[in-house]
Amino acid sequence: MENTTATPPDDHSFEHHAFVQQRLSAENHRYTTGRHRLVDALAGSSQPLTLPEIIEIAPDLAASSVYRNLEVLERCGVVRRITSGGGHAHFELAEPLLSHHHHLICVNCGAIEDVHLDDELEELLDRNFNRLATRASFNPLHHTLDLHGECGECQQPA
Amino acid sequence: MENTTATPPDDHSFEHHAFVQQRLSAENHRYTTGRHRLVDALAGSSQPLTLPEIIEIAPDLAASSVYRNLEVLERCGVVRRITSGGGHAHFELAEPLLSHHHHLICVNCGAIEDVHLDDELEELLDRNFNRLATRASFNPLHHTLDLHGECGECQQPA
DNA sequence: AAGATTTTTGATAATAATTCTCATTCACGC
DNA sequence: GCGTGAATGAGAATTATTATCAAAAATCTT
Repeated sequence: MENTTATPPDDHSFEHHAFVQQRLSAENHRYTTGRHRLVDALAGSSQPLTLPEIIEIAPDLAASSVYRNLEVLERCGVVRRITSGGGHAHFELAEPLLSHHHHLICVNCGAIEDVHLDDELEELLDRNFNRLATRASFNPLHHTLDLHGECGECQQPA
Repeated sequence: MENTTATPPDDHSFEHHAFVQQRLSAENHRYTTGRHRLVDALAGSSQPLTLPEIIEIAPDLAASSVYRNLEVLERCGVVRRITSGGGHAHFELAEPLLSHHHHLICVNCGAIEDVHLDDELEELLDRNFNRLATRASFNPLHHTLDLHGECGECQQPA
């Protein structure tokens, strides 16, 4: 829980914050301390986080404010919401801040792990999606490509 | 809303019902009238349905029973739940009953449309997923590949 | 086919995640 | 440094879903 060798938690978060700042002010919103802390919490985790997890990381944030800010940040294209059913939704930084990736979602414990696909495959997918969308006069914003199954932990011999 | 030319609602639902019957009894569950009606409602729609939509189609089904049965049918591999965030979850028949497909999900009105991808592309995807999953000692059960964006309806000039 | 047994039903209560409310506080332009 | 509108936070309100449990319906037994 402690870290004597002062690893800065904001490694390359300057870029993040500049970007978020810009996105927020573009819609006349303020980049307040609370929002800053929220972005830090999300940036500091390698997995998408639930609200309780965010609060655990930053215990002085108010739940209601976090929810409100997640919504604001989502609308500004800074945060992405992952709703895999069941309990809490998960939240992660959106695409320009986090590289494009997909998820392994455990149907049992709900844990989410990030995975990447081949760039070629992604391009192929995109081309197909665009074709489909055009045909259906649908304006695609993003896609979810998640694998549902049992994580290593939950596969113990029953 | 009316249909004078008596289109049978149970076109090829015999196969459906045989399959559901089998899946249910395999887990010592009964294929009751209510469950039958629920499967009919799902089979009769070209889109995944929410609970209110199901009740509207089959108004004499009790909400609590429908929820319970959707859960049972989901666990038996007959029904699939789609949680795209926001309001109600959507439900559709699961893979062996409905051919493998994906969704166009409108981020504005929540409408869901079914789309299909190339078989080749699907195979390519599966191969990549299996590789990923194995590497992460993850046991894949199914995947979701949904496109989020604006449907035709919601693209009207603002 | 009647009775015994077990599952299912359905009305309602309970839960749980998220959103709303609104007085107080803060951020940012002047 | 001040004023103004946006943001905060504690709690209430909302909403989708799940749990409860006596009554009804399926299935099994003889």
